[in-house]
Amino acid sequence: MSRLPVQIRSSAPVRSTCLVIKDLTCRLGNYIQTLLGQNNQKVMDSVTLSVPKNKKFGDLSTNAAMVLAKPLSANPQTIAEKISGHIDQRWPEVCQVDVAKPGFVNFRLKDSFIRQGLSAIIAHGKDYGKNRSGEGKTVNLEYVSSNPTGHLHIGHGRWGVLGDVLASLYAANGYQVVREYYVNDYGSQVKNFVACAASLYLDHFGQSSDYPQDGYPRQTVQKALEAVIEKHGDAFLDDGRKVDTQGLEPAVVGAMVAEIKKTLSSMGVDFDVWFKESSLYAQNHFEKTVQMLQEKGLAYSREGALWFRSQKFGDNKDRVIVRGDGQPTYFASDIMYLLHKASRGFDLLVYILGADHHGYVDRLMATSRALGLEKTRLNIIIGQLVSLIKMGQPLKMSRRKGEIYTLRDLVQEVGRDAVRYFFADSSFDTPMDFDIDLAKQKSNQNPVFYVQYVHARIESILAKLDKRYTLEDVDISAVGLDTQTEREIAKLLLFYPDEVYRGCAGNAPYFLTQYLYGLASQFHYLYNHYRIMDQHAVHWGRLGLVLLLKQVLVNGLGILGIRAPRKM
RNA sequence: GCGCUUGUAGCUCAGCUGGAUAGAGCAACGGACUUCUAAUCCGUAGGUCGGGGGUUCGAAUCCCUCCAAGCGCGCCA
Repeated sequence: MSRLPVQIRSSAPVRSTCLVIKDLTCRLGNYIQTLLGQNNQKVMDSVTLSVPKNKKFGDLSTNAAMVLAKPLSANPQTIAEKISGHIDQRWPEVCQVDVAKPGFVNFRLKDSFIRQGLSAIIAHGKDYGKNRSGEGKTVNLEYVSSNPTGHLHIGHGRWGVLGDVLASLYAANGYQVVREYYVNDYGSQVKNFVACAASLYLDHFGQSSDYPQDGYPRQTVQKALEAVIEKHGDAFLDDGRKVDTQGLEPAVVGAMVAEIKKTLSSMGVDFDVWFKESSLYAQNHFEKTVQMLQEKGLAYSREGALWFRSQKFGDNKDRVIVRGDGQPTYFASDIMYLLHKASRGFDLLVYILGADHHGYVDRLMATSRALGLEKTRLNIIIGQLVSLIKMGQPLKMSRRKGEIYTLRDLVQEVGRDAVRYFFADSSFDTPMDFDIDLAKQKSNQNPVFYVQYVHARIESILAKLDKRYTLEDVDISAVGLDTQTEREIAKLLLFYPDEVYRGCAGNAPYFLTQYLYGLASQFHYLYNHYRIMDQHAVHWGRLGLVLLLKQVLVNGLGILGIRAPRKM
């Protein structure tokens, strides 16, 4: 199989920041292993070390004693005492270890340890938060992949943002990342679209023609055609009467793809690879693949068609790959595409599919199994759909008439930052309502502005000082942790790298928006209750903390692809 | 009919590899601008976690069942 010239985005050598929570969890795990004596993965997986919801339970907390109660057949309280003693003696970064009611072990981090952790922000700057957990691994993320026969709808925007942010998260975790868009430029839908375009093309040059009965909305086709005519004129008109569809097809499809690319780019969603389905059919790939499948006993003939044995590998039925008329089905392309991706050597293949395609999961997984790919290599994410709310009412759209509120309309109306924030702020499997009026509001109702406003406020303070202070001016030993607010902020900054890790591991970009919202909330509180500077003096400890916060905010917004404005 | 996803405050959603009093934001109500941007902050109120069973020290979380919503079940892509 031929290889496409795939550029893997080269990133600067990853500077690794230590993950506090992950590191401590790992250490706790080692100790528990010695208590257990034998390997018990189920127990180990249930042990958590996390930030307790209630502040009075300290900085971090573990449920280990309660999980161990059964396998050790001992009182959780007793085990908790034992764990507590161990942590107290052996963990230098910790102080005030307590045991609480059922068997929680709670403890506090030493201020000196927090300060030491914060110094990593100064050392790593814009790389603070990155880690090496994915070093040496490559990941391919494919998302959006909308057919070039229509405009992008709101749902595509959601997949676009989720895919893009997830890709950035993978990159921040040390993976080499390829962002890929699969262009369905092959098959009957495309032919149909081109037939529509050909009809309008004739119209344009004064020939009468019949528009296909079940054709695409004229408006959509017209738009793509205009771009073609502007560029090529009547070049696809033979003898002034007949359309050269061979030539028109790539031009029209190209125009549609260009339009799609432009829309996505306007919301900061850019791809490394635009993979054409048609390229899978070059150089007899299709015939060779079919032959290979038959040789391996994965395909058989029945009723004039060629079937893939997907049921044997977990699908609920076998699927046709070659139709009775000899034409390959869309699924045939899927198989070849999966093979192609695998042959490019990616360690991880992430597919983001819309909920309207979830029927594909089983056959895709079945294909992966049939072709012998490792189970963990394929990660299929199903994203639920988006409905629009305007003036408190759902926006009804008729796609047939072409009167739909497209993604382009949304980006234009709401703006790139708000669109990205809103889409990133929900988990994949929750059907989402997008409230257009809310996203447009420049007020306290809008979380995007709330977070961005932090940056503007900090910039405003910095502008008032005698010189442009940067991270290099921060004296870590002076950074204030005296008030509870300052200490909370410091801890949040310390845990940021853990958040980047978790967001990636859980395929959950919304961890980041939530984290940043929490950070913003702490900052606004600080800002309203404590002075960072006044006419007489600067509170250097606080200014230092604020400079550190600014860096983390910028890094987090960077992963989300949202701007950090200096003025608002 | 079968499958996937969802049902948590008036609204939008976290929490769902079982853990401490179920959390945020918006909306509502009451406060804070001579002071680094009030696009902010503080306070109050708001819940039979869709219903019902079960599993156990403990269930929003796991299992069963019922109800409701969205999507999907082509030799279309």
